[in-house]
Amino acid sequence: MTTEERIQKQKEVVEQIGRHFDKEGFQPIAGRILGLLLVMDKEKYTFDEIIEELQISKSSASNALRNLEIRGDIEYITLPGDRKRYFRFRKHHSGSIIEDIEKKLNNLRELSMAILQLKADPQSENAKYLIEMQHSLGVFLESIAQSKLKLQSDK
Amino acid sequence: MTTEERIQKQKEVVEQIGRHFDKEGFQPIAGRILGLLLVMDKEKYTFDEIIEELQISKSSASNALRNLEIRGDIEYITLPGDRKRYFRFRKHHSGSIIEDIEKKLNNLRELSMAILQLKADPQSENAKYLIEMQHSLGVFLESIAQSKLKLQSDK
DNA sequence: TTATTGGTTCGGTATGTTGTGAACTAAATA
DNA sequence: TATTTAGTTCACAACATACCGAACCAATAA
Repeated sequence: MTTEERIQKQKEVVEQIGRHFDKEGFQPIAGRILGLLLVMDKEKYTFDEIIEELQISKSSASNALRNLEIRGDIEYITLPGDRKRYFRFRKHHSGSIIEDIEKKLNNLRELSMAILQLKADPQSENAKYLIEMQHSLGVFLESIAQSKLKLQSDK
Repeated sequence: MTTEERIQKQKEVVEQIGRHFDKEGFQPIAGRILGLLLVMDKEKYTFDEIIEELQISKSSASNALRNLEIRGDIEYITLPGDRKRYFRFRKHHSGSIIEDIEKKLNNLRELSMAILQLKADPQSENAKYLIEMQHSLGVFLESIAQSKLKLQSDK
């Protein structure tokens, strides 16, 4: 694979990553920026380089970058004697994907417990379903806890 | 807790469930319908009851119900000699939450492998991050597999 | 002091989403 | 055959979002 080809493919993956993050609730441009910072060989981009590479306006870039920074997905550094900011992908510690899932499932479990407690008939179809679901969630959350321990000890 | 109070609380939980499903990408009304069918003691609702309960238009109800049915989240039954459809929550087998997560993580892993393969420098910061993430995902997917086995045998 | 650089903020447009009411349809009933 | 029931479809209004260009600002350079 030539360098050209590789770069071409990288740009396609930037687009894919963009779509991935769209689905996670990011705005399209924010997804593309994240993709750019993560995928390309150059891992630090200036504001102007981002605009140039993605062909977007300054205002769009400004807004998306601010949002991404607030969310903690990117960060920037500055170099002495250089007013430009260099943006880069911010490594959330790698367990955070798992922790997000954990949080969501705990949430779901609590919701389902709230529903169950308000059921007049604890033998109703939905009540039985909720009980089963809570069991599954319990098993799953348990295994998440174990994964976390294992990852901790791997370090 | 009186029945009145209980019903009041159930309605609040319907709203909560609605918001939960909103976040999962459902349209607001669809989330409320799902909440209604799942939370209230009456676990089968007709079209008109849904409209009445949620104070929504026929067209909104019609659309949301069609979408929910296509997605497999609800189903309806009909009774002989009764033209009305009775909608109810459809129990997806309780592992499906887990399977959805599994699918998403596999997706993420593939994406990150694609990125890594295109990196010129496999020692770059992002490359190292991706490798670490893939390790975490591997551990986690392994434990998901175990959870699934355990749930299988619990049955 | 003026000009340039590196952005931010503002106002507006284009697009997409949600929901509505009204007209419609198909089946059952009178 | 006419009417009612149970919903569907259509056209549109209201609202949200995503982005852009232009004006602006603050810091540095000339």
